[in-house]
Amino acid sequence: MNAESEVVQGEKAESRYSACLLFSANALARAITAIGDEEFGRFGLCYSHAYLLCEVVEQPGITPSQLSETLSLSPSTITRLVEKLEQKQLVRRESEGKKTLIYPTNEGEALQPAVAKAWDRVGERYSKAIGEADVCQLTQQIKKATQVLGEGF
Amino acid sequence: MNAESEVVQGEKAESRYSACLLFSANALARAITAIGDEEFGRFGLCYSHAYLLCEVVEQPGITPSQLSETLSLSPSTITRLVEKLEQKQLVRRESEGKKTLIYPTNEGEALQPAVAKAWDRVGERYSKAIGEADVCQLTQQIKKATQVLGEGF
DNA sequence: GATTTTTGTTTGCACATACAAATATCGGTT
DNA sequence: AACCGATATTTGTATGTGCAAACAAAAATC
Repeated sequence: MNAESEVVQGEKAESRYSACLLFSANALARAITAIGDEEFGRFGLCYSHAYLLCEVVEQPGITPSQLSETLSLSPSTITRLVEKLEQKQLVRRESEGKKTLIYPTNEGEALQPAVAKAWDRVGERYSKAIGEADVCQLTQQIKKATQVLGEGF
Repeated sequence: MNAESEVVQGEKAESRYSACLLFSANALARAITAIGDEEFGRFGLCYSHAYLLCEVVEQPGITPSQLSETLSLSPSTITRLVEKLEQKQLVRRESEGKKTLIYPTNEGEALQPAVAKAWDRVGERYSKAIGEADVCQLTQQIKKATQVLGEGF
């Protein structure tokens, strides 16, 4: 009966694996995404849609591959997101050679400011919970880590 | 032509929104999950399967709700994961009243050590990339943030 | 100028995840 | 004993995401 075998059965069982970054990163992502879903849900969007729409409004004619880079999402995922947004009449596609140019519709352009405000609200909400200073530090660390992981490991 | 309109077209276009924790948390999660998928993929598992299997081996007879708590996943997701693992003959379910008890099969028990080793490898890989000290700090911060966000915001 | 290779985008398919509703069981109340 | 609210689990359905393959167009090679 050593200390190691003291497994708290039931409530608050803390697993050894939960200390892993793989687990906690995903848990954090889900927790914050929940906030985003709540804010962007009013427009029938998820956070990636919201982000994508803002990018398209800021850079009309942007291509899927550029968006893929900016949003850190696979090209196929971008295609799917654009499809959805096109279906909601917020963006339109234009073929130019092998490229595809994505433009906002009038409707999309009109909606963007509200969506941008929602981004701010999301930021305010988790800042209030986590603490402004911690958010900055955490975000910077996360971005750095992501970047390092991205460039071959 | 003020500095603000200096938008770098194409490569390394840094969006204002990418500074958002919502975005970067998801990006990090995807990046690390990619490592996990690579390691656990050898067993035909994803990281949640791997985590779940280890928990079941360590606590035979654990219930879905306990797993839901430990893995921070919804009960329905747990059901689906268990289904998959059951299909792969790694765990089995036993009904006891309104509860469901989950046990590892012999096969599952036999596989667990290899899976646990894969967890270690995942940890080593991102530690090497990010730096051991930074990983510890980052993980702690992330866990704290997640916890705070979890308890009502 | 024709063929090969590379690049950009889109599909087919699969999967993890969650919400809402359905189902089943337990613990009380009357 | 019969009902009722609470709890545990499972299904129906939908969504974001990615891999591998298909496709299209451009660029490079011969």
